[in-house]
Amino acid sequence: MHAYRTHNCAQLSKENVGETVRLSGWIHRKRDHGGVLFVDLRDHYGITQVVADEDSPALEMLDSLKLESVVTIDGEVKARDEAAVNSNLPTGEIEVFARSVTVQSHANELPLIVNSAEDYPEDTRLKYRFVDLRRERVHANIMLRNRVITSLRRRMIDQGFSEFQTPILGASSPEGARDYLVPSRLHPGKFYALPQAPQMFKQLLMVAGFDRYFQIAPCFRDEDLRADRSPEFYQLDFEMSFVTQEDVFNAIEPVLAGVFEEFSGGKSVTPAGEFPRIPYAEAMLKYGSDKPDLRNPILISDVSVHFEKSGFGIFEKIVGGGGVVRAIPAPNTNEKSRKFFDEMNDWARKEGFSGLGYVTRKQGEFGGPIAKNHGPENMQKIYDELGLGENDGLFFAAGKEKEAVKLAGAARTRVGEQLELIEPGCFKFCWIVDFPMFEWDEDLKKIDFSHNPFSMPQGEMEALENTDPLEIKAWQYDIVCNGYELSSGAIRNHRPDIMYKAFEIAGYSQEEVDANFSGMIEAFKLGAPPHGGSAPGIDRIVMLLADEPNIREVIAFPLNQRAQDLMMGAPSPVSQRQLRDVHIRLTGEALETQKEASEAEKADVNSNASARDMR
RNA sequence: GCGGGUGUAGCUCAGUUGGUUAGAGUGUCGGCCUGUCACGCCGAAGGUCGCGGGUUCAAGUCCCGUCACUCGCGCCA
Repeated sequence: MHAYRTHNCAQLSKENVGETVRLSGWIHRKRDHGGVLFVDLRDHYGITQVVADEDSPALEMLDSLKLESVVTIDGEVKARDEAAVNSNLPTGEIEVFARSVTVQSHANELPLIVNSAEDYPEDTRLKYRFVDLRRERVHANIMLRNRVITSLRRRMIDQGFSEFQTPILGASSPEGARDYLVPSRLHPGKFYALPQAPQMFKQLLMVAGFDRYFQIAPCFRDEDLRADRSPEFYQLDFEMSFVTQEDVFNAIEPVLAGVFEEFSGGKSVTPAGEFPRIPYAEAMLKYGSDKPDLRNPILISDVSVHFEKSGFGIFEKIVGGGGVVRAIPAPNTNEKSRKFFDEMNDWARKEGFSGLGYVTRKQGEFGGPIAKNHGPENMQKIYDELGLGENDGLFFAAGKEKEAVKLAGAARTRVGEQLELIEPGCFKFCWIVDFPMFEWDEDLKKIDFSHNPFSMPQGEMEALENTDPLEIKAWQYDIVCNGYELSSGAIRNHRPDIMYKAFEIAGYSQEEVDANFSGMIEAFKLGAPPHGGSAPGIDRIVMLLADEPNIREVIAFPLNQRAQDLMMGAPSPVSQRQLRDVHIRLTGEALETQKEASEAEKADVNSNASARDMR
């Protein structure tokens, strides 16, 4: 017989009745009825009920063991009485009568309870993550993650992509997010950077002629965190040669739609080939965001023109000063009290906006100060234009375009949530396309790249030379699902001449480009194929599929919100010697931290020494 | 860096207008119970009300400061 088990804890059924078996696992739960003891034995696969009574030599030992102790049980499979069958359990038709028990590991009192769905403080959960991970929900999330990654990998390989690894120790780059830095021992004063994404390398793989690359790539960004943002995360990084934007879409839509259909648990998914494409400008207008949640049916409209001349002076002034007025419908709000509308305004102020105006409408009757001043006939014109009915309210976001867009987008989300208009049970994908290549930087009073400087401008050199830079679009695209940005990608600029020109428009000389991006520019001078790709975020995909609001729920060992590993104690002070090796001397606050740590260490060594002396 | 929320037993939370010995559930420990499956019943232990200061005859409760956690903004693809 195997040392630990003949079956796992999900395997036994009526067919096994009468067999002598050996099971190993954790003591999940105990029910002590005096003369008879039930033990739920749990492993990765499931739960089997073990029973011991006064005829069992195992009773006393099982009785004394704490929950989460690890045991091996030898026993006999017995059928349960009809009345004792547990239909909630796959193994519920049988139980194992314990003949003997071997304790593999005693558990002390637990910092959190495995057999309960109760919420625990995150620091407790993360400090004892190995216990937390035993709990059903987190265990299932991590297994889902595994299956999603396996599926993604298979789907990519099936499409002819090859998986390669790229360096983790790389060069720091000036733009983008802050890098995690690694000091060099061999090169005093120099640093490696952990990759924010394998961007350069995947492009170089295309230059190297590999045609279709992908990787489940670890990425690192030293920025502040959010519920959907971790400092280290994984992307399905891919790149393709000799492709147009359309080819990239056709390659990745079936992968994402496929994996979502496979794991959505019955929720509907936008079919591959049918992801709507929404130009950036349209997204900002209609949804007030470049990552719109299409489950929300509300559409924003620009109504500035209606307020050029209006009895409502504030809006007239805003529009006259070059600002805009955006309207956010609140359908069927005739029954809503004034409190509902006022609270929306309060919320907007709390979010730092100047306020959210509104018009109420009840059985055709307009209400509220804006309607009163603007006049019912003029309001009717707006309602006709927007196709609104006699019981639809309307919110207004007014101000400078950038502010108004942001407020309108946030209000659209909030109205959708408050009125419960968000369509449940679906994953709605879309592409955001036609990102502007450049934008006006108000602080620096100059034109700058609006997103990625290495994207190919639409119209290429011709456009750069003959079009207003602020009108030029890039071959750049994001995939958005239910309001989450899942990936961003682009057709890359592989032409040095176009690259120099684009940088020139943003105010950088050829010398500056050469100095900062020499590796890539050089490569493009030695025969580069047109290429493009994208990089869907795997953690966010799993988060959506697991219906978890927080990315840390789908990462086995996540850092906390302050980028600390509470279990292993990272980041941690290091010894003087290690610092000398990498040519680093600490100052100020950092020096204090280091001193405290080394004193604590000394005290520890001393106490160990005195403990030895005691013996 | 900024704003919101939270902080009371190991854990989840209640605690009225400032008023006597700060409660419940759960977990832990002890006892009872031979068919439970979130077993049940009885009992016990367990508290610097985040921390510091203030107002008051009296502070978990009011005020000021501070720290921690968390969500968001800034930042970040």
